[in-house]
Amino acid sequence: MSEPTVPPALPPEFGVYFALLEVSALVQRGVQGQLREHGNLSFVQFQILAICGEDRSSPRSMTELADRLVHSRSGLTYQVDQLEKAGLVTRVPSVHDERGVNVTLAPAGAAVLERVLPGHVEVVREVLVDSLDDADRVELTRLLGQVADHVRSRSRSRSPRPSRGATPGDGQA
Amino acid sequence: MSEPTVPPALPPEFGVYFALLEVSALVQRGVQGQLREHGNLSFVQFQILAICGEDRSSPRSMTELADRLVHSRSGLTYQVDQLEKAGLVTRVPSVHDERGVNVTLAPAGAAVLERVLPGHVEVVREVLVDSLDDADRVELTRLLGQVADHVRSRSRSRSPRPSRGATPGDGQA
DNA sequence: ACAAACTCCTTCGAATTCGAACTACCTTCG
DNA sequence: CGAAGGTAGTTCGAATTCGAAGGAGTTTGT
Repeated sequence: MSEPTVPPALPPEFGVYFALLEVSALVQRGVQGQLREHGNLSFVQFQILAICGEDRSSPRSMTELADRLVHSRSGLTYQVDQLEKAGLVTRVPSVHDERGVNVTLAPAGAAVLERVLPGHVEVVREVLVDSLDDADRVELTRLLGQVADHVRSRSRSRSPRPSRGATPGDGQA
Repeated sequence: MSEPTVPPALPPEFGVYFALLEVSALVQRGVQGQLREHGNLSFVQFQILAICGEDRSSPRSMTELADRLVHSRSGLTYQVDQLEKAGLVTRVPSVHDERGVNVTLAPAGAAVLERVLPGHVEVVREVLVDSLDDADRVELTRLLGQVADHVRSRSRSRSPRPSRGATPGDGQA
């Protein structure tokens, strides 16, 4: 008999892949607790506030937010709904484009952001920034930026995918 | 009047933070399409199969899987349910510990894994591996590993977090 | 030996996510 | 102009996620 299905092992240079996913998940998990505790915000909600807070004078469109967060548009609609209900952001119809909606930070949202940010910065520092010395941090930033550019430039022309919900394993051969 | 709520900007060294989250999300997104299309697997499902396939002779406990995927236990239960229903994995009660459950790759699961892996490797290569030359890839792996160690070692002693569901912004001051 | 404390996993309900379909608006191009 | 094709957001249903609570088995301390 032959070996019991030789493990289709991944090439050794794929260590980066797992390391990346793991670290990202760990950092997010570390940060979530603090955001929930001090601002009752989900991570996505926090990010929306943070982006809107970057420059209050230039509001962000839904699409812009979704792209920056790498989030679906419908998912973003949901979260902006939540934030708007809570009075933390405001939806303003775009002037130039009748279809567009701009999201701006409401005063209450700015207040929450101010309240949460110091602790957030603290946690990120503990978890991520303090893991590395200055040179390594700079290097990591550079490498990640390089990957991001590569991926972004590659993301044109993709075929549609089958929807979720069928039995796992049922893909084409 | 004072400036309109001075932006509580993040310290400059936090670029890593955003870069990390963004790259990770982009890579995952890139990979998901292929997994869905060729194996009808979610990313988590694929990871479960892949881990179980690493070494078929030593089965993985639910907890071990959850930890490696940085996933909640209940979430893992759900996904293993799906995979088991589809006949891709098998749950085997642990012999040593009556509470434990071991997950092993079923033949059908191994087949799916073999079918999906080549394409998966291809996508990861395009998206991530090919972004960097050999030296940079090695360096990135090293840096991520360093962060992972740091985070893992730090993740003892954390206070419980309030549950989700309250109005965003309602945290303590 | 027994109880307290802990660990493993599942169940449960609620929140979040996504893709597909849809409405409305904008932009081309004939 | 008017239709075709594209873009911005939302709605909708289904899938996935999580944390809290619970059932069992295990370990520890006395």
